[in-house]
Amino acid sequence: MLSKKTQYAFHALIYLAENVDKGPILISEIAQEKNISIKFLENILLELKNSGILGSKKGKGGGYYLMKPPKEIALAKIIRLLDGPIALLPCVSLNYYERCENCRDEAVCGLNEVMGRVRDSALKILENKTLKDILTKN
Amino acid sequence: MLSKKTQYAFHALIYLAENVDKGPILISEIAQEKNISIKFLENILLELKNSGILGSKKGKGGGYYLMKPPKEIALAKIIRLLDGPIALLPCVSLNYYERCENCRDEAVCGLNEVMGRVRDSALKILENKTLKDILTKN
DNA sequence: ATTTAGTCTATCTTTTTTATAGGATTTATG
DNA sequence: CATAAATCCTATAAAAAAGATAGACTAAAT
Repeated sequence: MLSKKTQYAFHALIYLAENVDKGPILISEIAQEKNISIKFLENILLELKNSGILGSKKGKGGGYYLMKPPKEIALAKIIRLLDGPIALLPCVSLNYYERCENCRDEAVCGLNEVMGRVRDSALKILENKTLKDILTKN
Repeated sequence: MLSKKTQYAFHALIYLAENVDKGPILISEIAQEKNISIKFLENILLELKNSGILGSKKGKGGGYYLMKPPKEIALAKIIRLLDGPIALLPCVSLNYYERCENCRDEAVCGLNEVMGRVRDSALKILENKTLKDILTKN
């Protein structure tokens, strides 16, 4: 399961995407609309900003906004950023690979092979679907 | 990612499946062969036994054994048993569903829809692949 | 009776997750 | 330039989960 952090991030990003035309959006507004703890959300948005997904403006009239159009932000990127590996096992992770401690040879491990396929099928969706694809409004 | 518990369970089950013909297998043997803490493994095998996946025999000549042929034990079952939901979000889980706290209507939520597809693609593999499919020996 | 091996439950430690606090910094504007 | 508004940043706390260990109990074989 995705962590609350990542779930909140998705909902916040959706809100930002649905309001791209309104300039910077307040953390407090997102928190209220999406029912998220404001202080927790603050940290999440900051992290997204430091990763280049979001931009921000301080002071009056400030807030957060998307740095790229929604259609260019893949869901996989958000998950990896906040949650880490998408794969079910370290030994099949593309971005967070770790050697298997329990089997002799990954190359001939059936578990490794099947979990690799699960990863591929998930990535096929998560790498191609973007923020744009999960919006309610168009 | 799957927990260590579930990862260990898979490796133990593989070992049991590869030695079905040898009668009950000792916890200590599995622990040694698969490089798993024996006491931790003890708890895991007990849980698998209490769920009907494994059987056991006490005393000399005792140990654990599979209750069903490897081809009848789906990978999804093991994961759900020890790790819980396979879905990435509570609101798309078939077995551990929880209502989404952050969106107005799941029926029109794009995130819900995409994550439902990710779940389906994972289940298509995990429900159909069995212990038999992940063995090294045939 | 003794040894062997699983059963059961409790506890402990560590890590991760979730959340909160509060001062620092930047910006708009009157 | 003072003030208010908003994000920035770091620390910490609280709770939950994960990972691991301990030890007494029960059942079976010989």
